[in-house]
Amino acid sequence: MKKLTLQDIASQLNISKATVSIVLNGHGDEKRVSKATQERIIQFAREKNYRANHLARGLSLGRSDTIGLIVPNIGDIYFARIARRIESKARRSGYNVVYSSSGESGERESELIHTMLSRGVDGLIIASSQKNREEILKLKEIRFPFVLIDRFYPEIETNFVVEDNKGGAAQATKQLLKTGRKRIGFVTLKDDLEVLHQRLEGYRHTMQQNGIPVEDNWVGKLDYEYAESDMLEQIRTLVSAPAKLDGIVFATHFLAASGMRALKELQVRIPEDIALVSFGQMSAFDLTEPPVTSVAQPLDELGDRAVEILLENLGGGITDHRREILNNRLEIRKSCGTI
Amino acid sequence: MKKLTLQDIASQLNISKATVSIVLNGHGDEKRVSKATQERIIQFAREKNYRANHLARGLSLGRSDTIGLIVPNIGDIYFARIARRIESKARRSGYNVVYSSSGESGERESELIHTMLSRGVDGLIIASSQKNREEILKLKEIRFPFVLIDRFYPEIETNFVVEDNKGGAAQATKQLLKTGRKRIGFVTLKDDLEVLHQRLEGYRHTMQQNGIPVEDNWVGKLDYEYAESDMLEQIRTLVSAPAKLDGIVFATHFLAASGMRALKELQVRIPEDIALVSFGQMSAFDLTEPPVTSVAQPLDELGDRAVEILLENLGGGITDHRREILNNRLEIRKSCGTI
DNA sequence: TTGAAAGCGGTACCAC
DNA sequence: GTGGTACCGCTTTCAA
Repeated sequence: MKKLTLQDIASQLNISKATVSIVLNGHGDEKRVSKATQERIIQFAREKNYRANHLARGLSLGRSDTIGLIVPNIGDIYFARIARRIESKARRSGYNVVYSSSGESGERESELIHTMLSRGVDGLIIASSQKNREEILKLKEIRFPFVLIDRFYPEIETNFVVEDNKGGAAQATKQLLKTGRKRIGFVTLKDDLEVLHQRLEGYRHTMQQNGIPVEDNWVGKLDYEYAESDMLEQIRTLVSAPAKLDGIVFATHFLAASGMRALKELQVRIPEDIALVSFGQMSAFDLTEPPVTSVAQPLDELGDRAVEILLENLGGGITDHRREILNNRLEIRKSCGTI
Repeated sequence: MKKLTLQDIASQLNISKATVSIVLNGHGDEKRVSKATQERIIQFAREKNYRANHLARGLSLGRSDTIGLIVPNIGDIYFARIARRIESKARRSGYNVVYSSSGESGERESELIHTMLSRGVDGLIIASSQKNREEILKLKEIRFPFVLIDRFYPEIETNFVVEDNKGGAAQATKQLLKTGRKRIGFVTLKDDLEVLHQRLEGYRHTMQQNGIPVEDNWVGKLDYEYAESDMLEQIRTLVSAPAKLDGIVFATHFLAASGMRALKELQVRIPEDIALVSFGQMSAFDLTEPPVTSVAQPLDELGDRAVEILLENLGGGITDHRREILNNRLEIRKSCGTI
């Protein structure tokens, strides 16, 4: 069963490819193809279950009604959720979405961008590894429509939709301060990611504002591919002298989860001995013991806005960049202690 | 900045498209293109950062080195993880992966299959909505390479890689029996999904084997889009007379999570009043109170095998179908009670 | 109202 | 060794 082509239809109906194409693309009336011919074509196509070849169509049109989405890791629930949202939203505007993971590698990200371009995507939504400045600049230079999400390059003028990392971390820190903690630490990754810097900055800034000098040993940094044992070590250091923290803000949901594991293993009581807040959520954070206070990230809004902005750009004509910073909301539960 | 094409290179170097194509595809030596020419071409291409157009290439070749992945919902951590695994694995064999969510809709799934085909993917991995028998049959008929994962059509002969749903549910049920429970119920979705049927069957069978007749009101079924309040109602019914269960097996990880929420709200003690086991995991199930006993699904293996089988098929020549059922492992924690 | 033909960017066969 | 060219399947302009 060979795929049916336009030419096949044309031959079998004894009309030209051109007419068939016009009719099947809904331009029949406007191009004054006779009702009868239109009817025959449509009927035949439906009957034979004709499907246009996207490859050929894209090649000819230079357009594919497809947008590409590149994320660091689709296996991370955060990006998976955003991806899903983007997909539904885009679909409602008639766009398909193809996604891929860069694995936090700048090189891979660059490769993916090229693959997607050469596949003829009309636009790109990228949660960048931030190790790929060159390629982003190039995209900008050729005026290819794209929107950065979650991660962006502060010094490059682009469209972006991000959350208020600094503000979120500030909220988290303030909450711990409110419950009477003073020796509050921050656990993050060593990675050079702007979002992490900003979260750290939000924490530092808040501490400073409240007259508490943050000591170097209050901030723990782990490798991206840390083992649970690394976390255990880190936590052990943070809870014992000289740091002797009484509160911790975790920079990501998975850091918070493994941090809790470590705390439990060390038999540190939460929130009595150590209060904690997670930046980012996990679906069971309300079921843990204690339930985890977390900074809820505006996933849906982020996905929606990214698509909206991209579509604006695809429409063409837009020249200035959209730079949106979405608020996140603190979900207060028991882990941060009570006021 | 217009995209550089093969023809551009050819013109600027005063040689033919054909030669450029040959060289850039690494067939220079075999086609006896002079070293000098090869050098010039490669040099030039690198300098100008030439990237072949995948669309054109695919159209011409009828091959794209891409495999398509269709899942019900990429926002579900289960599928997101599998997707990630499939992506890495495929990549190592030189394949790109494009994925999309069907949203459990047979129609959408069918659409996606067609889109992917017309985009020239070389093969397909599908976690089917199971509302799309027709399309799957058609794929089979045209001998298009594909592998079903997680969900399959028992009566259609295809490649598939699934987990042992019946066995997993049996393990879960046995564990509850071991801890002395007798009135064990099962909470699942109304959806007509083979995996769910099999899990239910595994539970029923085990109960029967142990001489405990399962009463109708021991099995709760929720709509796919259930609200937390529906779950609450369901649980309330199951724990009170006449059912008065002392153990529950939840058919999916998210059912287990919201089931726990409901139990907590109803102030039912776990595992004292109700012991529970979840089919499927969530990343924080070890941090909940109590930690949740769950059937660990072989995500990685499933993804890996799917890719391996698909690649075998792409190689061609394979005619008989691979039907693999992977074992899952019970992770015992406190929620199922102690022996 | 319809058809012929060029072109999108590659690949590959066949001459020279 | 290298070049010409047909073709992949579709869109679109122009002519009839």
